[in-house]
Amino acid sequence: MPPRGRRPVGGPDPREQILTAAAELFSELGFERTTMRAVAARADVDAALIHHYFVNKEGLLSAALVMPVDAGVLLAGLDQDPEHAGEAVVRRVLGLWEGDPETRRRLLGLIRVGLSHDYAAGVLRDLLGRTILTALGRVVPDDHRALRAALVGTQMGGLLLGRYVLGIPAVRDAPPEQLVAAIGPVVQHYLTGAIGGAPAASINQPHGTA
Amino acid sequence: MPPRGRRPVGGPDPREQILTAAAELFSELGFERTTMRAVAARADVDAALIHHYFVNKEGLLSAALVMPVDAGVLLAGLDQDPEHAGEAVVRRVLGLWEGDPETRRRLLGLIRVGLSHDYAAGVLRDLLGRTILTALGRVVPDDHRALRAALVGTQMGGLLLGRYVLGIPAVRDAPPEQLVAAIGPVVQHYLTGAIGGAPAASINQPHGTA
DNA sequence: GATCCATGTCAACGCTTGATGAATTGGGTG
DNA sequence: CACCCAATTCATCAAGCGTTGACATGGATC
Repeated sequence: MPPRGRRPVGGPDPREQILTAAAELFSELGFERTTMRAVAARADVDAALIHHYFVNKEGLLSAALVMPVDAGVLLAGLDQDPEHAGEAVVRRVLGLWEGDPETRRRLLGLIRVGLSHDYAAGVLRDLLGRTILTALGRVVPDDHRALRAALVGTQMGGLLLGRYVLGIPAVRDAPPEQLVAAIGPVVQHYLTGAIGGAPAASINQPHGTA
Repeated sequence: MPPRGRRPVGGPDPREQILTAAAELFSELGFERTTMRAVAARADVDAALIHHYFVNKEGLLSAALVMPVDAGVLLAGLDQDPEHAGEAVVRRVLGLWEGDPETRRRLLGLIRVGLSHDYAAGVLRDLLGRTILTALGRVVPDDHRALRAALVGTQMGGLLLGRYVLGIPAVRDAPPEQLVAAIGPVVQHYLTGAIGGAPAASINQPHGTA
């Protein structure tokens, strides 16, 4: 335990350590089970310092829960190959999760917390709804645009839920490219296929095996 | 407030009232935010009585969290019309949720709690994985059977998440038959379509986003 | 080098939580 | 009727929670 008062310069930035610790714990435990004292302990800091910087536990949440990726960037350029946009969406999202562990942890935290706390639920709803909608704007035809984007959201959300949150074995252990091959056509269908009223909305495999 | 000691006969069964209250609160608030005292108050009972019957808060959870529907029954007979099994799955699941409010609340609770507490997470994983697998057994071809069932689980789970938990507008407000028409073919595809195997064409990533 | 403020710890408060043990009542059984 | 056990409340506990105010320290400013 360091002595009282301001620390000499040189050491790590305590504010940053608090944010890191909070992000880790929130993502592992959710909002309620994460205690200020635990965050303080992991950040090697007194608990009161958290209040000094972030006022509240909610303030800490807001600060720690930054959206770790810009959906617009992630999903940019899909209209350049509209026929494989579905596979690209799945591949990029999975690539995002499988890549940097820090990003993955933040996303996982977003989901975990979002399912237990209202503030983050808004962020999550926003991500799965409006953000994806605008990001997919150019690829998606005008009719049922909002519904199409939301359907993509449900499929991708369900995938992430099964693979990373619940850990359903068949989905958790599948190699990413298998998931891309399996789910890509579905996303493609939601993006550009016949939805609703149209008869015989079949999902055609581009490589024609049946 | 009733006096001490055993109640005279005739009134409602306190044990049952506790279970009802617990199911309601767990489904509304999740595990952590549901307090024993709140359950006791709603059941019009002293908090200690809950411990008398269910020992623990976890014991109460286990008792209150009965699976409100038998997946085998819900998904029975799909093989009699295998070509429309996908639509049938979506229609039956949505029908289940849109029907009895009590069932709906229990299912919602299962999801809410399952995403915040390990015990219920197991139940949920089981439901979305193994249970659905056996229920779909006859319809699903042998190859990738577990994966197919799990994929159905992700799509259905994502749908329920978007519609009932997060409340994404386009999905929340859509009439059930529109969702059946939109998602049914996807489930059908997961059940009987061509999955994986085919080499996937790649799409160029923008801005070096992995 | 005196002053001021951001930074940091310490000690504690007030509250809620899950849980426990004793006390009390009523029904069932002999 | 006497006895026992289940049912039920009461009073209370220890722990943990988020939060607060007071205090100490060091860097920056003039």
